[in-house]
Amino acid sequence: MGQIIMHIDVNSAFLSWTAAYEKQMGIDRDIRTVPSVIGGNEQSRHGIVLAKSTTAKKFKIQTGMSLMEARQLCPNLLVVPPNYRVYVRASKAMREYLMSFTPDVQVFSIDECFLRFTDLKREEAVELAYKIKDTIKEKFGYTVNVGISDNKLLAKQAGDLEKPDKCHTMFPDEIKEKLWVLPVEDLFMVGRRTKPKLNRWGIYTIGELANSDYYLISTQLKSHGRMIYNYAWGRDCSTFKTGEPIKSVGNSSTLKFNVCDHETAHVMLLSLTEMTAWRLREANMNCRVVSVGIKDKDFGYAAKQRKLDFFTDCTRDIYINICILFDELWDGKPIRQLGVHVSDLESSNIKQINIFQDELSKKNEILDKAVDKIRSKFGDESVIRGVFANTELSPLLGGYPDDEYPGMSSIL
DNA sequence: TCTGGGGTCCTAGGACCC
DNA sequence: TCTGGGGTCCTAGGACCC
Repeated sequence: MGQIIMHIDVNSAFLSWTAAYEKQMGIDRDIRTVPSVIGGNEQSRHGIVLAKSTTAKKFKIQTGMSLMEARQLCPNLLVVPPNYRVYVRASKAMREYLMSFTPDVQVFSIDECFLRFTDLKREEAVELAYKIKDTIKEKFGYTVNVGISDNKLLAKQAGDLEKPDKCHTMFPDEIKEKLWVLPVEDLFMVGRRTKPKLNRWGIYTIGELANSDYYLISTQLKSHGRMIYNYAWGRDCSTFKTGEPIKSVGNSSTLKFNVCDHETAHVMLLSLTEMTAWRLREANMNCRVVSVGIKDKDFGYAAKQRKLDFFTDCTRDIYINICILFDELWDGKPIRQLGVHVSDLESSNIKQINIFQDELSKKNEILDKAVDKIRSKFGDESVIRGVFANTELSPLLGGYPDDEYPGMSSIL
């Protein structure tokens, strides 16, 4: 009786969560039953498909596709805007519920988790998986897939077998029958670049990869090749990780219009830095590497990073360096997207004495903490920098800190 | 007005040191 | 004169995931 791993995956997560939320809000429709997608705002150049309903899928609509393309495939397509706060809440609620079955929960993404059990027989595991799937549906109003095996890779592959609202097993003795028959691109970590390479070598199924020339795969695809070869045999030696510290944080944003001057770019970078630094502080981390990314109007991408002489979580320290890097990197081409990232993180509990820190920087540290407190209590935009006042520019660009949201109604 | 945003991990090449 | 070799650190860039 070895360990049992389950993989829980919310079916069309953003769409399902939106539908469940609308139902709770008393909105009289179910977007799951019509051709619909969750899609960004085209006016602000965020027009892509983030999730699709089962009926939309029948029109060959795919995640990542532009909304224009999607509408060409299905003229009556219903496009619903995303609500990330709902998703963060829903994800958290599901995660907490899953913890009631086992403390060993590994969060894989906003809509996927792994569970570990050490004292279950196969039959008991399957029974429990059905219970988890059905109670989530009952309690939260959306469906999930559950994959069952004895390692994470196989559990995840099992969960992908047939959707939605299904439980599947893929134990090692089922690999030949259930895994090897699948197209090679269905294997975890075989993406759009690797698939054509494998196809060129006559490898079209996972079984063909498993029985291919290991030397060829290993020398041509290096460590990635060795990994997918082992995956094809269902071998996964990764450890089960609960509560791993984060390794980097960042925010990027496609801008409403192309930016062509330093001043506007710097303001956008401040907005991105504020969000990134806030999230860094929320995670109780300091960073030593800062990085800026620029995507130009033709989608060309470049990034520049620098290791600082000290660890910091201070908005000002990060911002100053981001601007220096940006000025060094930017070639003057109109800018479509900007990004700010920090890495080489260390817990702020082991705060080192920073001999490079000046007086202003110390004052800014205190200021950051005060601003964080006010924002947590009264909302994101309760405090904004002067440069953003009376402008159309958003004071906080990019994603969301994944904590509680003030003023939000109790949903899900 | 076709093309988002959050991450992780790996490799390669140059600088620098002994 | 024709070119050591091992190691670490740093930066750029690419592949993959959801």
